[in-house]
Amino acid sequence: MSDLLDRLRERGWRLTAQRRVVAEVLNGDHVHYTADEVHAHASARLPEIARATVYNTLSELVAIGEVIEVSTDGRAKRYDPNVRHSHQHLVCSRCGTIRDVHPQGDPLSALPEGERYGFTVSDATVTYRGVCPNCAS
Amino acid sequence: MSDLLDRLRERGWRLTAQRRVVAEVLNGDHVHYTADEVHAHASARLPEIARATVYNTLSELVAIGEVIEVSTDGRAKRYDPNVRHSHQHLVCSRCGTIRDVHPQGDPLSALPEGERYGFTVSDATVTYRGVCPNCAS
DNA sequence: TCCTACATTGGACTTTGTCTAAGTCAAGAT
DNA sequence: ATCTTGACTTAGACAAAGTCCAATGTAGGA
Repeated sequence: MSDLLDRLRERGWRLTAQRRVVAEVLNGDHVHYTADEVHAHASARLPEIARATVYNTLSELVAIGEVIEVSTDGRAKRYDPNVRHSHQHLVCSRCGTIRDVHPQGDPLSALPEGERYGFTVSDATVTYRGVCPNCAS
Repeated sequence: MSDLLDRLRERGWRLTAQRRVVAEVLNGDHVHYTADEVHAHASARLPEIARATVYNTLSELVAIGEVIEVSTDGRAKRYDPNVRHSHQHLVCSRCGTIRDVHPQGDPLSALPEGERYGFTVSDATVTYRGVCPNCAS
């Protein structure tokens, strides 16, 4: 957990209480929070943290690659601190919960040259959808 | 194009001028419009069509499987009438334009049973990201 | 033609996110 | 240890995308 704080300090970040709390929330329970959920959890520790600060900090974490933005449903984006191992997401179409999954092979290689239309393709994200055991009952 | 209208009639849809226009816009140029863009094009033909009606009609078309909702960037959803051939999307990370692509193999089969956590997985969508030739210059 | 259930309308409302001006503070310099 | 300064935070206004509702209109069957 303090790994992240160390990495941030190395990058010359000013370590404020607010940033510390946001980083701690993300690295705590390993779930995929929305920005508002991050804000709620952060407020529990630092009551007067502003919404804008949470958004700012999350954007910066995404920009430097410490966190991944996941938008599965066109609603609120979710933030995923699990950037060490490349992975994809499995989403429940009823309740929206997300699990990290590790499919076999590299999805990028499934796109033939003739289907790239001159794009420089750099990334492929896969979203699996289904119904979780909880919602199935 | 009137294929779609026929299919809708068969499903017992009341064929109103508004629904006709929305269906025609989607089946016209083969691009991926946002709801607002659909509304703009529909208004050109039927000036007083309401935003809510466009949203309603799009939701219904999605619900019956005639149109696919694509949310690539957490901003406005886009609507894709190309449901005949299964396909995936290639998105330019600069300008946001979308192309339909046809990768090889079935992405669903890349997810081993041990990575499904009891979910009933029914669908896999792949989003390729890159820079289009236009933005590369 | 008339009826009625279904569709449309417009506007208020919600959710998610961005922006800004003014105040605050972390960390290097003295 | 204190000062200074530019980066950070704040509150609230704003914006974009989408939903909801009560009142009104109308497609299609009787």
